Amino acid sequence: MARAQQRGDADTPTRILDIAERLVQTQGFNGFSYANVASELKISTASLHYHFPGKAELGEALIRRYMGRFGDGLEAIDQRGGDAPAKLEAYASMYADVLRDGRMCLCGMLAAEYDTLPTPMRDAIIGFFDDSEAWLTHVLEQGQQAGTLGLRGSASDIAQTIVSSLEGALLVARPYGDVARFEAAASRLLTNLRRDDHGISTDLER
Amino acid sequence: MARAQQRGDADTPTRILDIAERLVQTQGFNGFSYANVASELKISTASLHYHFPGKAELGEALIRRYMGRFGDGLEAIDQRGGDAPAKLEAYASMYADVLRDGRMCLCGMLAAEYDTLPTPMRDAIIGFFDDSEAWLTHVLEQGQQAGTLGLRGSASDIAQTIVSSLEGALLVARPYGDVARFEAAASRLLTNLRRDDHGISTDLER
DNA sequence: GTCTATAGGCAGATAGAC
DNA sequence: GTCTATCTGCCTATAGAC
Repeated sequence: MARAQQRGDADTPTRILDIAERLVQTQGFNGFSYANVASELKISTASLHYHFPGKAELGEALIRRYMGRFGDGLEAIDQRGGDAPAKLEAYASMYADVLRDGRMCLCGMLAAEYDTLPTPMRDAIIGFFDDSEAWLTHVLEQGQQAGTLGLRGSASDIAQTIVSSLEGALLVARPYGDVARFEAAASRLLTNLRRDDHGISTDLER
Repeated sequence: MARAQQRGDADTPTRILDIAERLVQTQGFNGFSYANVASELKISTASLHYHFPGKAELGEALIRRYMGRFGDGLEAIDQRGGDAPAKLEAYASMYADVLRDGRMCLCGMLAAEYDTLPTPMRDAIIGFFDDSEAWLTHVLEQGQQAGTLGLRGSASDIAQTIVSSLEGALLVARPYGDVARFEAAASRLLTNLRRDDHGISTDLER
């Protein structure tokens, strides 16, 4: 999820997106400016406007790219194979990677600022959560059929819970600067979904 | 948690805090301005500076008051009596009340903007989460002793999970404008903590 | 594609009258 | 306590040269 990123050898739009993405994930959409991006890229703000006419368009492009990469990550998990618990763990570790970089999930950050954002950005944020939940729902259903997961409630309800729990774990762990805090919450979440998760796994965890 | 608030008959500092609080909870600390508060209160920004010398001090006062009210809420839950599951449910419903008002938890919102905030505000935010977790830890230990809760893992670890899960449920449910979404996540969380929560309660939920 | 220059607005904040 | 007036700085954005 961080390929040719921040290497300085990419084209200008990509480099703008890289810098802006990091700034939004750490400072929020209302907490960064074109000037911040411009000074880091050693370019003028006018040039920024050439590539992205306004902050709103830049924001849309950020979400679009983020969703694309996130979707690629989910696809990679699917192609890697493995059972549902393994897929869920891989999903959670995508979030952990973000936190390890000192960042919030882009769409989690934007969700906080939702009320202040232009409509196209709002719609894209909702789309991100919907997509995540759709993928999770599918994985959960697979796990239930295979007997590797013991679900209480509908798969889509649990998918919602997973997304919001991981977003919240990121949100709270970040001020503490504590990745372990996130990982504890994530592992507890997954443990609760495993079939026969009471008794044995309890003793392992305390 | 919303007593004489927004009634217009309070003193000026209180009215300033009321308006600023709502703005921060809906638009973020970087998404509101003294001018916003001033125009709503029909007062000049200069007068605002008389009561709160700067935005940083206003922010600190907001967190201090919010923590005080939150602490009062927790105390009220304790005095009301009831077993641990009931207390946890009451705790979650404090969050639901916030969302019903179209708001994010003040400290959850500020947690997103953490990197951009002055040190005193940062410390206060951490304090809020620490206090919440301390209270929850106590309730969880009570529940375990009484046998009303069946905990997997340490009480303080689970307290962390509860706080972050509820914050995340608020964060994600708010863009959807969907309180039911929050309540589903909250009830699932509590169900997982109940003793013998598998089997019977499962059937009730689906 | 990038620049300089600049517009026009809004931010947080202060001085000083009342 | 509240006001008007004002400051300085930063913001997003545009015009037009190169």
